[in-house]
Amino acid sequence: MPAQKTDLDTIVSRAAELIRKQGYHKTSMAELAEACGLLKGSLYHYFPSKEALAIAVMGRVRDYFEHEVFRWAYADELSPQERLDRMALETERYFLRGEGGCLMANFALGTIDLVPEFGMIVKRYFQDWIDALSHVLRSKYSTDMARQKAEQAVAEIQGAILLMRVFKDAEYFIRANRKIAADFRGA
Amino acid sequence: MPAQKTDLDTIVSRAAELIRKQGYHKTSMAELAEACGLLKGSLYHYFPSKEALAIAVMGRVRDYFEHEVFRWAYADELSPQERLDRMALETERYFLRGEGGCLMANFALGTIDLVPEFGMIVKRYFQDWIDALSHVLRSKYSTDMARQKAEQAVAEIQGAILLMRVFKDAEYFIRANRKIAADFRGA
Amino acid sequence: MPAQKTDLDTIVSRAAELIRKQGYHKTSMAELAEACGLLKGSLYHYFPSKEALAIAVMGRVRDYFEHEVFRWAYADELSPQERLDRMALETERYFLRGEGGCLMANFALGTIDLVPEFGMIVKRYFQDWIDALSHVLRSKYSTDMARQKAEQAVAEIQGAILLMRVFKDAEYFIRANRKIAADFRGA
Amino acid sequence: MPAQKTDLDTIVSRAAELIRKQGYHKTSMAELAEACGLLKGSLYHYFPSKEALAIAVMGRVRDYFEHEVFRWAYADELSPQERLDRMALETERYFLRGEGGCLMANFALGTIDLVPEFGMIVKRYFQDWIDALSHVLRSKYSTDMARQKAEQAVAEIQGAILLMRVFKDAEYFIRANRKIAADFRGA
DNA sequence: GATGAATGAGACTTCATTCAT
DNA sequence: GATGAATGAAGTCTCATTCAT
Repeated sequence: MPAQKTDLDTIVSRAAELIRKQGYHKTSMAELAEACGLLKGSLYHYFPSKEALAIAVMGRVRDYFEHEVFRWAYADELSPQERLDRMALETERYFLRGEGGCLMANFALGTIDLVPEFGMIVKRYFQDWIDALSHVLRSKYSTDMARQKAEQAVAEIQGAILLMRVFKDAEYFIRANRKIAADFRGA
Repeated sequence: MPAQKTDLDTIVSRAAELIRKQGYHKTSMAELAEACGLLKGSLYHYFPSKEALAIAVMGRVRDYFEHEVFRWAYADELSPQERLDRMALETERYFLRGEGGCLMANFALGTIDLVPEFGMIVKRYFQDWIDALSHVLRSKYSTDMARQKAEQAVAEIQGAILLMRVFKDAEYFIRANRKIAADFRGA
Repeated sequence: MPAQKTDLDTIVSRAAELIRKQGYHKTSMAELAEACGLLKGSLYHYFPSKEALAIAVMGRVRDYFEHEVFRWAYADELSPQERLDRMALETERYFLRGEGGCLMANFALGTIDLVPEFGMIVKRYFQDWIDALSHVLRSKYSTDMARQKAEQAVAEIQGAILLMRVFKDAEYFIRANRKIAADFRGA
Repeated sequence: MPAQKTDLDTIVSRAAELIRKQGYHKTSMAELAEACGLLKGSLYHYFPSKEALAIAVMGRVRDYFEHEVFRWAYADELSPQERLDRMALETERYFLRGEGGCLMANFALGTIDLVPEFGMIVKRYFQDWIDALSHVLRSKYSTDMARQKAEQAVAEIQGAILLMRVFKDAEYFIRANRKIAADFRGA
């Protein structure tokens, strides 16, 4: 990605990595700090609480998807097919990087009923994803059908990310991720 | 504080409920004990550790699916279509009960790299699910195609369970869950 | 005092001592625990928080004054003069025990705007004190005058406790404490 | 007050306000800095430690009372009655300003056994107060009686400041504060 | 002189676990 | 078998203080 590695940016980035791998509750501020080369209490110069750090982390992931993945759905200069291909490519680039599954899914399962703001962010992330796919699919399907196919696609990708972690085999994800674009081409 | 049946089965059942809702790391032994009408230390008469209790909980879920869901895939007296229908029905019965998503998925995301045995159990659970669907689908598709469709189905159901939690709308799950049987009927 | 030395009772008692000497904010749970022969976290078996412990401590002081000091104001079998004498005696017995000034005054200065419940308890303590003195003084003075003299007496005693600490000389307190009874006798 | 707004003077002034309200232990250097429009570390350009700042704060209060309150006790151009009246007036002016009680009493209760120098300053403050009143009262009473009345007056005023905070009613203080001068006039 | 990052000790609190009763 | 007291490690967070810039 672009982005100058501000200190704060590095922290968020490292934190994202760790939380993605271990989950929010299993990752301690001490671990987070250590991953940034800081001591336990030093993180609090950047974020007033673990929650605040988590929100920054989620915001970062959201921004990434917005700017690097979802936006291709609205790229007027590309054909619908190219848009789907590009989205799949960028999605792949993200989820095959490092270990750990989908950070947003992690938050969804572990914290959604705990911290309302977390729930909001997670919801928006998935909504944006569905909206993006839906937007492209509307070039070929009815609004309802497009939305339904988009939802199915997101669900299948997320489930496949889970299976990828469980079986430690990226194929599950790769196949699911490419399916929408392939179906679109084929249909 | 219903301090009645504190048999081992009740404990495991109550623990399963709680962990499904809150996740392994967020659920304390004290909470678990309280949910069973016991006091903090008393759980240790049944299980030597939190891990052991978790393993029992996972085993219980596994048994449930084995006996109530997956086994229909091998019910010789039913047609393939009936088998898929029955599996979908039972799957629905389980996941629409109470709140919380899929306990196994929770463990997958939160503990898989932490406690090897947890990983094994989760893996077997999903493998059995895929195997069961796969077994039925082989009546119509090639071995490879059957397996692939089974994997897709499990992925989509799991992803839909996630969306169900995120959007607090059971429709995502219901639609995904019924899809394999519907496709089978239609194809 | 009487009271069986329940463990819990001992804890509250030791905590009261320490907080009276050091103040709420300067006294840590570790110190408190150590004074009880416990470890840091063990206090939490008895009280869910430092605040809860503090409330118990304040409640204990309040009970003590209610039963050992203030109640003499309402002892029908005694003459007004005897009541005042008795109150002064018991007040002395309390404040000359150990070091540290008035626990309630400590809370008043350090926490009153911080924890609403603390403020309530402190307020009631001083109100009860004023009411008790007031009740006796009404045998000789008008209601208004009695109340005013009672307020003055409590103020002077509290101020004298302060001076006792500052100058490390109990005379300040002793003289102030005996004054109401002496004035009553003399007037 | 006059006081040129030296930066350092402002700092001490703001710090005094805050510590008076919250107490020494509850007030952090960060809060203190913020109240001065500075950042955390910048306070250390003015004072090498929190203790040093506290000593400056106490010194300032002491100076204030010396020059604005106590000195009237030694104002040869005034009658004893006028001196007492003036002292009461100035005392009132100070304690009715802002919230919070008597900063010196706060230190007395929270830090007296912690930082010896704090204890010394507090002791001198109250000694000076008693001396000042005592000096005026000697015009009418014996040395011993004057001192005793002075001590009583200071105690009652301090106690009344406490009640003022507890009951959030300035009347307690106002009445106590005016009493010496009134008694002097009446006697 | 001012800043803000960094520190390390220590605050309150939680928790899995043990054990005497 | 059940209890509840006790533990000790670990977790989140605060704070006085230092220091390079």
